[in-house]
Amino acid sequence: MLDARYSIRSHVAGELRASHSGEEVTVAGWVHRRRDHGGLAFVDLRDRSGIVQCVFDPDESGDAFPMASRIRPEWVVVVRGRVRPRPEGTVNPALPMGDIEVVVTGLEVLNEAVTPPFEIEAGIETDEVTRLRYRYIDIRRPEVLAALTLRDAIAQRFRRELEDRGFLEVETPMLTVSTPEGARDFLVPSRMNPGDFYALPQSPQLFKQLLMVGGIERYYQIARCFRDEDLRADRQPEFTQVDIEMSFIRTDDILQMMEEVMLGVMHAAGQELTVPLPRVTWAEAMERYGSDRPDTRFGLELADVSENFATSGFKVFADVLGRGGAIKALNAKGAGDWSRGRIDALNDVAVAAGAKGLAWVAFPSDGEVRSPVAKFFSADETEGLKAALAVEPGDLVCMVAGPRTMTNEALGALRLHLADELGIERTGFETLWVVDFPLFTWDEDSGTWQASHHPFTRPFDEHLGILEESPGDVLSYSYDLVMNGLEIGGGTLRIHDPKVQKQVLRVLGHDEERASEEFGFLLEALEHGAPPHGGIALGLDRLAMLLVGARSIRDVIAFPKTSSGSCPLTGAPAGVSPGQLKELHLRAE
RNA sequence: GGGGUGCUAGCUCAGCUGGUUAGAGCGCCGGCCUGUCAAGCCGGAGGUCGCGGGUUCGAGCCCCGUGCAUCCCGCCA
Repeated sequence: MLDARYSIRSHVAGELRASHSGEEVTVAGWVHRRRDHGGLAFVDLRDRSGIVQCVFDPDESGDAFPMASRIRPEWVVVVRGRVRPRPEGTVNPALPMGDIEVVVTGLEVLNEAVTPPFEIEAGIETDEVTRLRYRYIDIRRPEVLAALTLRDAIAQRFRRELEDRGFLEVETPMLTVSTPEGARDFLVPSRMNPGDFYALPQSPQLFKQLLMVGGIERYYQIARCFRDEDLRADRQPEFTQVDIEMSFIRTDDILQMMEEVMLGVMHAAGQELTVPLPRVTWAEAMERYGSDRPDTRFGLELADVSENFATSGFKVFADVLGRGGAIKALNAKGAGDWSRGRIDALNDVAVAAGAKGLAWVAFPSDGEVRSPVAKFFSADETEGLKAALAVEPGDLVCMVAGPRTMTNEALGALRLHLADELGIERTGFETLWVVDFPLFTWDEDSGTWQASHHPFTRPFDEHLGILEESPGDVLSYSYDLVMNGLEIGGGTLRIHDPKVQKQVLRVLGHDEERASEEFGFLLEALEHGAPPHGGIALGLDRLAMLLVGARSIRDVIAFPKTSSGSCPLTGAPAGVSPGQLKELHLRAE
């Protein structure tokens, strides 16, 4: 909370109340608005704490009175005056300081200001480039101030909760080494080592593991991370993680610890959280919601109807089942009367998400079944489908057949689309853990196994035996914190046995030599007495975005970049002088 | 890399099937005004219609190209 200490003022605007009546005060801030009646003028003075009405009255304001007509919005002023209750009939109950005003006895202009490019007001929808170009003006607007304030409350609460639990905040390097996996790195050329580059960290992952080997045991950091990938509403090239790592833990330990921390953080943001949080395995999340970060604020769950069509004469379904695939369905309640065009749009969504196509059966409220595929179903199959999905008149059954994961993902995308189309309310906060992710994911393009999370994720102990024979079946000690369908955090237990670490790297296609070249320092560290450890990283920006109710992560970052990674305020990124390039041993293309 | 949407006054927007002087609200400037609080009333200034090319007697509007923004897909361990 802003207060008047250590400043030229006696009070801040937002603290003045009727109880200050009669006091001589000095306030300072920006001219918010001016209402000049000629013989009497009102000036709203704004500082970070709020707004107070100042009255220029010829009988009371003396030499300061003529100033009222000179000053302009956003000028910076100091006002001396006397607090008094507003005259009867002029109280404004809509404003926090609506029952008092400051009668001006002196005014000093500290700085004039040009007319701002847009108004300092809540609820205006100015083009984002303009807002970012003049971000220092934008920050004066109440929404931006509120977002930054809430973000601060969240960050402070994280610190407090973690400090209370014995965590040590340790800073890790921003100039580090490029590692092969993951996102594209931002590179920084080294002047002193021609041709060599630092990389900005994608996360402090390796360092926090080294800290565990170093015996820190409980580490956290509110850390800036950098990834040079294309941006989205919830992705910036630099973003902030609440990065956490602990030694001598099991999965339950960190999940419980995080639930307690999150309880406090949500509270600081004025929200409730019920713990323990639900835990859903990755497999279950995929089966029920078609997503590894399900939005559980609404139903529309997927059903497996493979059994129902086990002996189906419908060739498409039979082929899929024959190849070990699945037939999944969801019931879009209330879409049974939709036009053909509207249903075709659903098909497009499913296809865009990987499905070969969407098989649908509409059950209009007036009875007659509409469907391009139902004619291939037996009566039993149609009845079974209705039973499985609790179909009522007015419903639309959407089906996708294919390899299981792709089918789930396609229906998962359709599920989210339908939630919007059907106007399903999504309010409040639904938070859960998604746990037990597969250790590896098969990458069709490269024909290799990729780490689902990162290459240091610890496989289930009971799966160590099948690590190399059957990588696709290996699960990992992993957990994502999901809120309202957004992944706001994720973590894993780490491999602390160098032999296991090498095995995993081998599955990922890194032979001994390459592994030691790329992660040698970590493998070496693991040989020097590494405790079992694990951790989590939370996306502070995303969490703040959710809790602020913002649509974009940019709204909770003081100086964000546009979607092409540029900063309209500073002009970054920008060219540099030939001399700078030469010094860095670089040539621009 | 691909797709959608947008770009007209400082800001937010309107501008019909192409038609002669491109509009509104807010803001800004000036004047009047002693109880407003989005003050009010009167007057005024302010435009490379994102940029380049083309079609046309004529382009803010149609065509081609391009830039920027934004949302999404790919990408983001």
